[in-house]
Order: sequence, then C-alpha cells, then structure tokens
Amino acid sequence: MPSLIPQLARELRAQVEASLAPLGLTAQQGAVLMRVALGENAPHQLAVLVGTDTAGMTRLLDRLAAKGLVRRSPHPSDRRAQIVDVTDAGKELLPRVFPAFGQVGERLMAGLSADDQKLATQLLRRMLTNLHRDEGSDA
Amino acid sequence: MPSLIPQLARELRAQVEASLAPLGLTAQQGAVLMRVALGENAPHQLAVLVGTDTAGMTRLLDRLAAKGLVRRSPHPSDRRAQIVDVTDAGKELLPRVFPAFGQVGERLMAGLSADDQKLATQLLRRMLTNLHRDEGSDA
DNA sequence: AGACAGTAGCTGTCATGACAGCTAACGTCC
DNA sequence: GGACGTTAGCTGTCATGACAGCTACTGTCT
Repeated sequence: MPSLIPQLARELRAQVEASLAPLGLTAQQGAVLMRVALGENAPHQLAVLVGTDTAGMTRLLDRLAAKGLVRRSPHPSDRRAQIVDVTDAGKELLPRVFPAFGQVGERLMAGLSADDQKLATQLLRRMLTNLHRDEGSDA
Repeated sequence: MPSLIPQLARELRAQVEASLAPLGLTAQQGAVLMRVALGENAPHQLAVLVGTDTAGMTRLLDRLAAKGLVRRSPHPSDRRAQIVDVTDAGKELLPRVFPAFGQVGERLMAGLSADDQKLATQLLRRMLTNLHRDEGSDA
C-alpha cells in the first residue's frame, strides 16, 4: 500500500511539529537547526539533507535568521557561498530540539523488536533504491 | 531511520507527479480525480482520503473545476453540502491517471517478494498505529 | 587574458498542508 | 419552535516543496 507511506510521513511530521511548537519552530526548521548544530554549514548541503532545494533553504534560513537562531556569514574563500552557524539563542533551543525528533522516532518503533526495526529499515531502503533506480537512467 | 519515510514519500510523490505532468495534473489532483471517479462525492470525505482538510479540498476542487475535470452540484437534501462528480473531460483522463499511480506502486515494490511486500505493509501499518495510539489519548 | 561551463544563493510563482475563524444549515432537545 | 451544539465548505494566512530563471563567482581550458 503505497498510500501508507505519505500518511506515515504526514503523521511523523505532525508529531514532531507538535513537539517543537512550544519552541516556535516547525519540523523543517528544527531539522535545519540540528544539522547546522552538527556542523553542516553550507546551504546547498543543508538543502540536500533536509530534502529541499537551495531555493527552499534560502527561505528556511531566512526564517531561522529572522528568529535569531542562525546566522549567515560570508565564506572566506568563495564569495558565492555562505557559512551558516547557530547563534547563542539557537544553541539554547537545541537541548529541546533533538529529543523532539528522537522521541517521535522511538514512538514510531514502539513495540517493534530490534529485528523488526532492522527489517523495516531494510525494506524501506530497498523501496527507495527501487524508485531511484530507473529514474537515474534518463540522466 | 525515521528520515527514510519522508524521503520515500517525497520520491513517491515526485514520480507520480512526473507521470501525471503530461496531463497537466499534480499528484494530489490525480488522487482526488480517482477518488471521485470511484464514487466518493463528498468533499469532506475526499479530504480525509487524500490526507488534507476541507480547506485544502476546497482549493483542490477549485483547481480541478477550473480545468473542467470535476463539477460541484448542490446536494439534494443538505444545503450545506456539495456533490462532486467527474466531467466528461475528466473521464477522458482517467485511463491515464490510474496507471500513473499503479506503476509507481509496482516500481516501489519491484524486487520484493510477495512475502516481503506483505511484511512491509504490516510493519508500516504498525508504525502508523504506534503514532496514532498515544495521540488519541489527549482527545 | 578571455571564453565558458558549472556552482551557490536568491527571487518569483504555483500547489499544497495545517490552522484559525466564519457563515449557513442541520438535528436534537427541551 | 426556538436555542444550541455540530457539520460542511469557504477564506485568510503561514510554511513548505518544486521549478524556472537570474546574478555573481569559480575553475578550467585554450
């Protein structure tokens, strides 16, 4: 049932969103904030990691910057590029951002044995590979 | 890996979208068109089925109606409600809409044995149940 | 040096989700 | 038969994805 996947994705996002709402963050914003905190500071890489394009990342960073949670500085050697980093205000939120994602993940897997979890990951990965496969052929 | 789910969902949508693009339809529009063709004619039910709310459905139907693919008529006994149905122009697209979803589904499952497919469905369903479980407790 | 393809970010636009809030209409209950 | 809570759709608003198209800047190739 392919329709289960989008449904599950929506539910996941909704629950992460609910956890982050008290912080004034959306799921995407939280995801970006975490990635930046983990050291990824190139907008185009962040875009790939959170599943959007550089256009979307521009606005995502705009919103995070407007909230004072991240900052963009010029790249020292590449004048096209920017360096993103978390501000002090952003760092204060991190201890509550990471668990929001972690807990939903745990809940998702609740009641699944370690084997089932591994199996689920494998199956999902195979599906993703399936979709990517022929897609690449027209490139 | 919870992050696999949204990724998979995005990919699924993108590929359905690619199949439907020649028809000038998005994935959601195609999904609604199919549901209506299958006999569901209440906007609020359609909203549940395609995973949005009545607000989103209003606009989705607006766009489909603007393309002349569906039509809204007043409900005979409930003056709040509307009846949605597919126009002749919409019916002409159906033979190409159904396969778009079907083929992506097949591709998703390609290389998975019948057992694996069943297993995957079960696991996903359990995850969805997990997410729904405690959520309902605050209602 | 100068041409050029490719890269990084940004802006404009369209289609969605999600939520809040509204109006009209229904049904029920007293 | 009128008050009331509920339901159906709709509009307003915000945050995303996805795509097209742009500008500035890089690195390379000649």
